[in-house]
Amino acid sequence: MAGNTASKGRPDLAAMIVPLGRALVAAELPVLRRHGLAMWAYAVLLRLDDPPVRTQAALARDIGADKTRIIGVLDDLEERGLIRRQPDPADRRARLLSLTPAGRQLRDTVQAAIQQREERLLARLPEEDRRGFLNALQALAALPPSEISGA
Amino acid sequence: MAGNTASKGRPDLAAMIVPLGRALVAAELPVLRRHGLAMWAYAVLLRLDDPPVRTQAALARDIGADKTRIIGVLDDLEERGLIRRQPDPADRRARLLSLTPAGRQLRDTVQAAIQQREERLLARLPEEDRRGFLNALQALAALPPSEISGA
DNA sequence: TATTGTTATACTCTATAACTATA
DNA sequence: TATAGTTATAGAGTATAACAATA
Repeated sequence: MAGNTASKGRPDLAAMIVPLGRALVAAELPVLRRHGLAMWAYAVLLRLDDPPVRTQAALARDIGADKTRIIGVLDDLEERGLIRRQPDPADRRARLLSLTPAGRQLRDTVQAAIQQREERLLARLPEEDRRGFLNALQALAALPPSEISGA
Repeated sequence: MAGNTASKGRPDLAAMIVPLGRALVAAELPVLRRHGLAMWAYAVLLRLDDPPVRTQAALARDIGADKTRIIGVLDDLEERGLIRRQPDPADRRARLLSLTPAGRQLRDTVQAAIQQREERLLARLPEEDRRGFLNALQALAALPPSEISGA
């Protein structure tokens, strides 16, 4: 019940969404730690899907991080055999990033556990609200951030 | 389009909500700066509604901040005549916090500008998704964070 | 002894700048 | 000259610890 107007109107979207995001992240952390993953490491595993990412900078941008910040994360994931960093034959400056089978398996395991918790939360919502919520969320998440920030 | 599974399933809620929250905050910042407000200052103005808050610590907890962190924020808001900090006669340790008329007016002005931008974003959604989205969001935002984190 | 508000300190996270190797 | 990746440094944000006043 934070950030509400006196009695009319609705709370700001951000005032509802940001705390909700914080709580969801807090819910994920124990699951991630159980699998030895930090939040950024999990974000990397999520992003590194079948089509290999072309550069580390692009990966960083996609997950909302800084290119300098994910280097340690990538080092760790590579050492643990969860991702591959192959030099791009076409441009030897770049590193092609991809999941190893072990990385994909870990990602699927962790994601299943996380989404299972999320489903318990969603189950509290009326069916039609839940459907609209997920539809809207996926639509908004698909927008480039600049469109939301109102470039 | 971040954090999606290969083809089946949906992205994690957190993977959609957190970036969305970041983008919404980024959209607010120019509006806030135009009115000389930092993000935490705005959060304080939002929380300080008609029933005065009993302690600074409670206020901090409500807006997801640390009690030590909002002190400077409160100092600034008080100096600018936007809030009052009155010693509680019943417990002279505590300070009763409330909005001044100027504070309420600024809050309303800023909130109107922010929600106007948000409405433009929501207008992109189909009517039924938008309704479900807002219903679900308000329901989830009303839950105590511990219920979401799955205490 | 516990709590409110405060200050000072330490720590984490994040961004900036500078370097290398390729192009 | 520009870019990918890397490293080192500096800055912002945040939490922790310690204090005085009151209960």
